[in-house]
Amino acid sequence: MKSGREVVHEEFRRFLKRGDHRITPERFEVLDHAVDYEGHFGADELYVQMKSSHSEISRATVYNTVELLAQCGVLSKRNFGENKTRYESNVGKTTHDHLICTNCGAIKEFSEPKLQKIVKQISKDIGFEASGYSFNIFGKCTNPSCGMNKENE
Amino acid sequence: MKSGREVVHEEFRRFLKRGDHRITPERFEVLDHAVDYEGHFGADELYVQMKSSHSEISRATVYNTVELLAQCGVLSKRNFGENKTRYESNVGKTTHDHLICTNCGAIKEFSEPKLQKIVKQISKDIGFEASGYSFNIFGKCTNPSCGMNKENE
DNA sequence: ATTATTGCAAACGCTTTGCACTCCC
DNA sequence: GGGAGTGCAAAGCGTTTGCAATAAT
Repeated sequence: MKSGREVVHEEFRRFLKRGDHRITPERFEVLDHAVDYEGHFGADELYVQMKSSHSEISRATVYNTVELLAQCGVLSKRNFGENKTRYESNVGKTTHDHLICTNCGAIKEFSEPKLQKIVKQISKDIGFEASGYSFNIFGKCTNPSCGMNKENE
Repeated sequence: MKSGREVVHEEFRRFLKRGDHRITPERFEVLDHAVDYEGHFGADELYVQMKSSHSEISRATVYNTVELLAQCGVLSKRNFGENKTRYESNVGKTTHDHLICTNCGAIKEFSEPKLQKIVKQISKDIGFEASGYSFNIFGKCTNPSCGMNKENE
């Protein structure tokens, strides 16, 4: 039986061949660090994390590769309104969207199957081939420790 | 009877007083240019446009003011996944979201009242005071001229 | 008078680019 | 061998910041 790691490698390899991209060790090294990363990360954060684990991959390659991984479907590309691109591993996860606390920065996930249907319906109505969507809810979380820091300032 | 312009000025003035912000001519100059701007704009684009119409307002003030206008509700703050903040006048418009063509950059609008209900329901379920949401559909528009440029490259 | 606001320029953070070198195909 | 991919450093872009001058309260 194949490990999850092997399955993802295979998936990425097939994606690369399909698109006439070359199979390089650098790309798989980025893949491994990306799927191991806990939570959401920016390309630069991943680069820094890799560097600190003594990886030699360059910043440019990390940026290029996470983009390929997003196209491939291994990663999701997100934007939480902070003017930076964030990624998140899809391995072992189901479709979900996010609630973002504008007070403490906490991010919670939720699933809402209706959204897919809405996307389909609207695309059909308007004349649009949808390839994806992004849905974020902004607000204040009810976590008792939310905003603590601010109140003490 | 009051003109639309006067109404918005009044609205902004009330907002400023309520929040203990000062009433300055610069803020109203930015307001005027912002609501006159056709379509979506970045703070910097607005600054450049103002500069070219011989306005003397500084970049910093434009950035500060569009943020206040968004808080006030005169503008909507958007993010179409390009790592830059975009604004859009709400004057004379109803709630809507966007379809973004990843091929030619076209942006179409749609209204879907179900989204508000979904936001409420999810916030209630998860324990979250929602203040807003962002919903974008990405894909390819069926405009016959879409992607023309690319195909000729 | 007090202090928020302004203008300017410099710095910032994330991302992209140009170019020479490398190594996958 | 040809050309995509890599590494590096520099540049790019939107945005924020520090500070002295200005003006609203």
